[in-house]
Amino acid sequence: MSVARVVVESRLPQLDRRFDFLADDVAPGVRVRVPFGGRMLPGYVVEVVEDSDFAGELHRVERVLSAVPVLQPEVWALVRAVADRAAGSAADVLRIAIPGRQARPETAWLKAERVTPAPPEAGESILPGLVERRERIALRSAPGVERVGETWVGRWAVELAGLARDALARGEQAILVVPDHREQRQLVAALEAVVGDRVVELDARQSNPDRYRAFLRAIDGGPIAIVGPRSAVYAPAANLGLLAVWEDGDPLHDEPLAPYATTRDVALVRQQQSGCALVLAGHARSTETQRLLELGFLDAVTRGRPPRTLPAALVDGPSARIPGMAFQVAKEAIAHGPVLVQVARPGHAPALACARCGERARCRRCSGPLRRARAEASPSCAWCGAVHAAWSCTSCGGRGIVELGRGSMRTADELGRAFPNVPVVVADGQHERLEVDDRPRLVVATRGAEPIAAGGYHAVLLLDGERLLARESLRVAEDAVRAWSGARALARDDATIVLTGAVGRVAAAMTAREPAAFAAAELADRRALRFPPAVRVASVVGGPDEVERVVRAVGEIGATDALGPVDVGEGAVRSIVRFDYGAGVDVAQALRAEIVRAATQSRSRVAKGAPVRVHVDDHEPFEGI
DNA sequence: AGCACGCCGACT
DNA sequence: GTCGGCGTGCTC
Repeated sequence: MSVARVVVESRLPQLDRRFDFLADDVAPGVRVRVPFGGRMLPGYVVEVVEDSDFAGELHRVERVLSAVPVLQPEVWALVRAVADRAAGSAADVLRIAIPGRQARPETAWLKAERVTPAPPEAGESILPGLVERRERIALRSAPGVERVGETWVGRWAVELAGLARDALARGEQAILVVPDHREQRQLVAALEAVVGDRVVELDARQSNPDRYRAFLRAIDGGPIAIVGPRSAVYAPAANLGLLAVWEDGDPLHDEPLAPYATTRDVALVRQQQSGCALVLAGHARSTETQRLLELGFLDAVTRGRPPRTLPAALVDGPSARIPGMAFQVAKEAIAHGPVLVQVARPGHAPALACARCGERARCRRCSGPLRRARAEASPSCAWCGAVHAAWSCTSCGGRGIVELGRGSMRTADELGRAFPNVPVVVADGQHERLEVDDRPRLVVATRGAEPIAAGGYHAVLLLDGERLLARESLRVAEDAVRAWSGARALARDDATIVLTGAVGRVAAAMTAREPAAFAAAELADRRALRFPPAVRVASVVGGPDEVERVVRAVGEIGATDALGPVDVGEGAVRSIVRFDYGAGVDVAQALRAEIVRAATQSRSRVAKGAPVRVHVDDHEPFEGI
């Protein structure tokens, strides 16, 4: 009988450590059920040893829930490190890292014999030696689109697929993490062209059995490329040659579940642990990546050149939606093929106001802002969806409404009138459209929803720059540059891009020959303000006394300072702790200790207020509203 | 979380 | 005398 070291699946912070159990015939990584404090808890065997250092009497593992070693040692090390860094529980990270067991695919997998695919043939690499030398780079990918078999994909996907092939040819795995399924689709197409069926998609959109099947294939190992959204960064890959993250600044890489670790941070931990090559790729560069470059942790690699980009005057006249120059560019391009028009908001009118007093039109039920989804539609609430057929102003009682701004639908209507005989299609959250052919048409899309055009767009109009930049957030400029760069990358090499409503540094980032200056300037600003990513932050939310206590405990470390507390309603306050990267380990440890203390010592009836919640690297307080 | 253990107030 | 409130600590 040997000793199984088990991490139990419990959200209780005080149980986030290993417990020893007796077992015969359990392998590390299997899921088990153990008797724990008078009941049964599921958990994972993280290690099997001969003897326990526990002084008390060991219980026996009740049963093995799945014989598949779903938690590989290197993934366990990663999960532990990510949880520690974020002052969170390993169990929370495990829930993200390991898909739920599915009996049917598991039985089939256990019965089938293991076949490891042969490595693909090595091809000509765009960055020879990168994988072999385990280099770490910030890659500015080549703009433009390419045809892969029947589909058109971004050139970036072809480049990343080539790097993955370099790893697979060495018999190693590659993990490629993308913001969402739109990029995943392109990357998979590009990968299949160079590595055939050695591609595993780990996608939350798959059915549970499909997802588990894919996960089991990853466990099989061998030269495979694993592609998926943020959770794929935890994929089992014992022989990892390359870890690539596409557009690490995209908010879709931020995990919404505790402990909220973002793909880039997990990738950095994993790279340190496995020593694989690391590629943070994008058309734009995040300030976090810029910081890593300036530290010398990453090397910069730039591929290709973006098409000619012209800044347009804000407006030609008071009513002109599209500046004359942009109009001219579109008119010339549309004769030859599709033209992309990127707008800020979906629907017809993104905002409405009272015609009499000018007050913003608000929902009578929830006071959310009203908007108009279609030209003749009744106003509807952006928050609760309530339709207000007979609206009257809450402040003056007026019944007339004026429309503020133009969404994708209204822009499409107006362009349709300006360009008679040219088809107009809309692509936004409501109207998903992944691709269009190479015939002349106007494609009006919100950012991130742009279809790929066969052969690339002949022109791209980036409208609503002022709208995109009006948001009050630390990251507006960065987000806007990423959105524009992404849309621009869908154009042909010889296309013209017109950017409206952007001035100064942001406009220069798009039009200058050296776009790297933008990320450097953004980072310099954050340094001056002591804002992330120049420093790290953690938010602490809870009752005033508890928050104060946590902030004081962290303050004792030094190299930290605190902002707040500010009232966040329902008797809770929020403080922001700022700390240098060098203090990260100590701060996380102190926060964790306080979380454990709060969970165990403040259970008395009187002291039971709102529980303390800690969010390490919480950027939300800096987003404004 | 649940459950046991342990220490002070009103009860058959 | 003890039944049971709840604060405290532990869970291999």
